[in-house]
Amino acid sequence: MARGRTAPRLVDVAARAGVSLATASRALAGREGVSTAVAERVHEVAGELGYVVNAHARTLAGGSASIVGLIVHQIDDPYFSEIAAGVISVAYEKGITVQICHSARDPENELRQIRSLIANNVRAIIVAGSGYLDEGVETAAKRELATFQDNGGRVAVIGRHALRADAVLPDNEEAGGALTEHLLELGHRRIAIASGNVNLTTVVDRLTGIGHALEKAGLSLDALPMVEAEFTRDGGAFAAERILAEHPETTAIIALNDAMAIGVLSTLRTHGVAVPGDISVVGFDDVSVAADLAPSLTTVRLPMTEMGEVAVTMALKEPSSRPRRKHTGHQLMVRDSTGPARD
Amino acid sequence: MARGRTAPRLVDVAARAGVSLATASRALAGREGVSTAVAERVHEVAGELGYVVNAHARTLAGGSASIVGLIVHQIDDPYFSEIAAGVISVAYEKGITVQICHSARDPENELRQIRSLIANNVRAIIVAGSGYLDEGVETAAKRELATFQDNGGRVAVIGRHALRADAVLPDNEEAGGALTEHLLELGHRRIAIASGNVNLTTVVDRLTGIGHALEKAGLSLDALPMVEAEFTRDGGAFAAERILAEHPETTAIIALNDAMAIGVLSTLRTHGVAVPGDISVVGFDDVSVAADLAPSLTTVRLPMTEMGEVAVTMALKEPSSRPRRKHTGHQLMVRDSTGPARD
DNA sequence: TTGAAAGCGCTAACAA
DNA sequence: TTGTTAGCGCTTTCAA
Repeated sequence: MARGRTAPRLVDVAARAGVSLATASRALAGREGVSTAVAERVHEVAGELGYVVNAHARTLAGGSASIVGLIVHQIDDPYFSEIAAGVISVAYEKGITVQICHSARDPENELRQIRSLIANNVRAIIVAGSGYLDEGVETAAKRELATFQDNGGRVAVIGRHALRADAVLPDNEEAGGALTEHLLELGHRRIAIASGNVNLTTVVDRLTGIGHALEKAGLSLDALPMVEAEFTRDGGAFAAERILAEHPETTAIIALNDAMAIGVLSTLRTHGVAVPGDISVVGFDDVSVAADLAPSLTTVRLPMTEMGEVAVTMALKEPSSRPRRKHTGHQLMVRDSTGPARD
Repeated sequence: MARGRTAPRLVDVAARAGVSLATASRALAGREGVSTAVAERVHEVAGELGYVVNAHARTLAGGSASIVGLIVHQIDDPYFSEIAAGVISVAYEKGITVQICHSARDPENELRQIRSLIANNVRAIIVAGSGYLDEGVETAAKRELATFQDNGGRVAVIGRHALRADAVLPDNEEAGGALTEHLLELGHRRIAIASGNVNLTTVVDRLTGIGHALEKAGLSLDALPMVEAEFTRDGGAFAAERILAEHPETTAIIALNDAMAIGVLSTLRTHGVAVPGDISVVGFDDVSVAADLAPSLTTVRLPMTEMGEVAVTMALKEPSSRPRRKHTGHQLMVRDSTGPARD
């Protein structure tokens, strides 16, 4: 189905250009051994006909598949959709299509998706979600990915994963430090934390950065109230409720991502708590809406779109002898949700 | 690539099970005409060998790929990422993978993407972006899609398109009416409109609904100031600047989607204009952050995720003799960005 | 530099 | 119910 006798095939291009199948193939793939004149002619004809190579035939014949799989936790989370935008745009330029899979933070699910991608012979798999500290959680997935790599597949991850693969490493620790220093400078000492699942490496790394910055100031992370909840808007709202109820002395809340921060802000507004008058709030990521919240959110920008771009780019390059590791930058975005600590 | 010389093939399974290629194929595809005993044996062997069908070979041999293509304007726009989430989740349940393409609102680009999907023999194509009023804009794409359908491909669109295909039709007109009535009830008469490109059917339909509601109140859409800008947050910000400068008497701004409304709110805040004290603001869509803005945004909810779900579901069903048309619901969400008109 | 022809792994007629 | 075989559209030796 999906195409009758109508979609132009390589033979059609070859015939119209008056060359053989082999020559047409070589010309379109930009390979050696075709005179410039002929190559030009072939491209011209291909354009006229609206010819697009059939990826299945190409892959089957031994060419490499032109698909990359992208695994995200939740595509309608801005963190991931911005990464996806980066992945898709770079892939598009290289004539590669992107298959997106939701893992919905369910390892079972993720495993099935990975298997399907591998069975579809994708060229590369990009794992965009945070890694898990408890490696048991995704052992099976890891094994499949390793085999995939052994057979020539490429893998890139975004975040810290226990996987021997090219990696884009967000400056989570540094970001945590920067944010914490900012709060400390404003005089905050009674800081509470709205945390995501501490089994996520992203969460752990951000906490580590926060901890170090606190120690430099003679404080300790362990002494701070911390509520662990879902790494989402609702998780943030929940955490803020708890913090208000159990630690009313709090003057600043660090939410471990912007989604949570949005939930925190919402809860504070509901309770009539002034931000930053009564409590300052910070997040991580700088999703695009962060600047448009009221008050606008102080956060640390991670270049999500760029992270996606870098990840695909690495995944489509020749593999290096040892995994590549690219650190992202980060940028403290001081906005209106933070101010001097109240007494 | 992605699997070396080691991956077991169907012949391997057939040989080990002592049956022919055809029988093995039939058994694994769950088709008719294989004795239960043999089928069982084949499955057993396939399991032992860890056999996974090569999707490219299967597709090339005549089956259509178990892939649906999803074309969005911009994946990191919440409107589209929520639709995508719906599409992906339903597709996943049916064992189908989703390829996402950005058109970036560029018809050229969209055409290339559509061609690529068709050449890849996808089972269905879902066009999620708004249609264009000026049909010339995407004539080529339409022709390709029509041919695709003639050859058995399935197409579903979200929004009003000049395409003979199953369609999910958002309640744009009704939504525009509901929102306008709400503002009129609050006493607003000096209403300005922050519009997206009026070449988009989504924009036109929303305006139509607004117009009808105005007429019922003895007003006319043509008499209202309207600024046409990009259908994005920045477009909204731009439109609000113009409205403030040229029509300071305005007491309410209708932004034609939430992204624009977010831009409008941001500009108003910058200018120290109170919402809703000085000016009320409304949007369309109810993207997930709308409720968390400050003030929270009055808007009309369209069930984006469900729209995505319905669109794939239709696209994966047998085609009906005449295109299916499913209207979405809509729900006025009155929040804090609207209030009584000032004098 | 170009062409002819042999598959890639699978499905689907057509035979048996 | 089972097997044989001809492709699907492309890449890639091997010859010319």
